[in-house]
Amino acid sequence: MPVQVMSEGAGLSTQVPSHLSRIPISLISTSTDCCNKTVKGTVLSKGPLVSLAADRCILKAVIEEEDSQQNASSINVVLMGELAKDFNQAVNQGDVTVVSGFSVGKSPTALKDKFHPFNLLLSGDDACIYVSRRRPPPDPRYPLAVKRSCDLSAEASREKKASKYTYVRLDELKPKMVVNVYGVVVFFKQPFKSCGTDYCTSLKITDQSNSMIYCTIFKERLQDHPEIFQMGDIIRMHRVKTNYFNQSITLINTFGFSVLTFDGEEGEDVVPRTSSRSFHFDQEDRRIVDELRSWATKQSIVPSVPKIPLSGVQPNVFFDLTCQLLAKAPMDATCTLLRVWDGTRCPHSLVKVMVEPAITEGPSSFSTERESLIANVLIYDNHVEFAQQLKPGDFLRIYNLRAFPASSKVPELAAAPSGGAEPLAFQLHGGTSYGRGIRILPESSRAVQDLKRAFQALPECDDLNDSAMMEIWSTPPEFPQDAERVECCTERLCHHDTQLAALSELKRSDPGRVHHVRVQLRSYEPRRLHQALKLHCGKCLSMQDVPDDEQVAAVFSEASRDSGRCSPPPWMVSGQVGIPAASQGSWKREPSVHLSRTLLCESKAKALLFIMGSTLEETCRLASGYENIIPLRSSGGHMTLLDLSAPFLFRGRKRYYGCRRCSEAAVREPCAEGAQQIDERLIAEALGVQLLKFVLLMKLELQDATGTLEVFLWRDAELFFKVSAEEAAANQEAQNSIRQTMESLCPPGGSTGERPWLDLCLTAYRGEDDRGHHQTCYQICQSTITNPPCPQSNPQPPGQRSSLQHA
DNA sequence: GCTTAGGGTTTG
Repeated sequence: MPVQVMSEGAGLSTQVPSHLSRIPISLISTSTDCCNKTVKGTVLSKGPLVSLAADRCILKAVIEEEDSQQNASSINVVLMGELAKDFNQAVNQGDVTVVSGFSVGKSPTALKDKFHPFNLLLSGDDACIYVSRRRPPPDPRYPLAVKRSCDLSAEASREKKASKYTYVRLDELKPKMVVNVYGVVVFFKQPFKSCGTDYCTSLKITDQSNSMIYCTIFKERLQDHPEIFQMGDIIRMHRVKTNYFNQSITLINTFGFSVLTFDGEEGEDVVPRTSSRSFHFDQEDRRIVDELRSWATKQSIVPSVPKIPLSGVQPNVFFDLTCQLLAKAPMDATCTLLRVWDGTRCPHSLVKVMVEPAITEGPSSFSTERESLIANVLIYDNHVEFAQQLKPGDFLRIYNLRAFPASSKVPELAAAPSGGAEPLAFQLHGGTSYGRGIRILPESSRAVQDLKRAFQALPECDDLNDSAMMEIWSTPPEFPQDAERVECCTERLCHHDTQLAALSELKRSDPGRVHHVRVQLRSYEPRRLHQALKLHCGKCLSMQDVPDDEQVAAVFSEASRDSGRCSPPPWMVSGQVGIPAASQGSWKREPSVHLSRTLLCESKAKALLFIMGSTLEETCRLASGYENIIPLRSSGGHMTLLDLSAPFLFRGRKRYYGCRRCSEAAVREPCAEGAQQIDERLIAEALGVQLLKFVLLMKLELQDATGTLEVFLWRDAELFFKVSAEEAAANQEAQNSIRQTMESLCPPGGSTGERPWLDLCLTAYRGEDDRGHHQTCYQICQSTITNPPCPQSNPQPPGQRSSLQHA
């Protein structure tokens, strides 16, 4: 066993085999004789387990020599294969390790991480790691972690399981660590678009050590950001790295980052907020949250943000407003109006903003009574984009909203028309200073529950005529149903006698049914369309990615290395083909080629060519001159097909693959007698290859007024796009057509309002997720785009012909 | 395994 964990508290020195001798990290170099040597160190950080290929794993860790406290030296350790997996399972930050059976390599990250110029490489049978779990007497560098693990040991004796994670107290952070931390949020900004590829969340946290630590989270997807609702929330972050900036330690997310947040209110349930499908959370986490809550409450370290309802607003106050969106309308490119309420009445009259009903989303008018409770909020600049995504009915918190006395701009308004106090407008200024931003609050949140109670407590005002409110609160139909009014850019080709259903309704019904929906496309995956192309086996039903050229070229290159002689079967006529050199000075190569004698006699010399010893690039160049090209290799004196991870057949620009599991491939002469043409089916059958079919597989997120739903587009994807997957694999125009379709359904950067409506037929069926759990899946079927974008025809590049010389 | 930001003296 490559990773050996020592019994609790046992000294490592007594358990490491005696023939091994220890060398200090500082003496490691590529000239070190590593035989029977060990290196000892404390695990400073442990990277995530990364899978490189099917069963190849790699994990990087940093260990620090523990004897030289004054002048600690750290070195990167790279673990491969099973060892990496075992290490990932068995070893934690702070554990002491003795490493043996390593080799020394140059550290490619030395300049950046300032660790040792070399690293230790551990792979294969010789590599071994002896581990001693952290135990008292405490290492002064991990006081909190040790304390917690001591506390745990009492629980562990009951549960027989220690917590998987250790958390570093914020005053214990040192540069260049990857750590897990807990903290109380004392400042935050909602995620905003960075100038790079990601959204950025800025926050500042603290804990019982009173250290204030600034954190930055970069994540491409909004749902991967921490769900912070207010200061005082508690955050747990896994795998953040420390960095030194402006004379203080900062934290930034790193690979494998995950985050949970909790309400910071003492006495509230401890419910983790996260979009992660799985996360570790146990009694220990509950305890840490409780401790932080009661500490923060006693200290009152959390800056008090005025929680002002509309009834408490004063002119020129900046505050966070928790409210419900009733309607919205774009004012201009840099300003959007949100009409919101929180069930309380503002003592000041609220400024009216005139908006055309046609551009209003949600009701354009309300009863007089209701109208008097509605605040008009003007959202500026960078917040407009987010505001565009909001839907009437959403519950919001608007951070750093300003109550603005309208009289300062329009003096005649100072004479208040009603109520006495001067009228107020509300503004959310551009930028992210002071945490300015908007967040949608989930229905389950305490704040939304409170709001709903406030709404229910309102006296019934003449709501019977208030069709506006009905629109907000009513059950479906809440989607456009009138075919005259709404133009859809897809149509259903099925003949089901089914009414349109809202997504929320559909989610409540059982699998095995067909549904008709009218929806918009909210997002889709993959964004890179070539990743949507898959190879599907009709026999074993497996699905695989289409190998890229680099992978295929490697198979060709590997095949041509085996130059052993082999005799072609009697039905072949052999020769050489001269392939023009790709560049000047490069060798003109002459791979051997073979034709079917039968086809040659039938004057069908161009119909089929077997080729051996060519590169991928050469094969492609030849493909324009022959209908079918089958690459071969020599193996043990026989001709065989190449490994089936490469195409077994080239037809013009099209490539065909076989299933590795289901094929029983051998080089045989195809029988073309009576066949219309020699195509991929005929050849696959002759060669014993189970032909893989190109398919398109995408995941679409649909939305209507009642919610969102993830559906697959697969079996009927070709019908949907009016493009065959095989064409898409071979030609750019077909790919362009699919891309244009997706972009027209979901314009990049476009708002909900700009997205066309789609009429779709969905089937609901029982499927399994990655872990084998049953869940209801949805697939788009028998639906098609009605006006596909015009493909731009590109002229085919002229083919390069090669001369064939018969032997 | 690159980059992004790095609170803040707001104001249409």
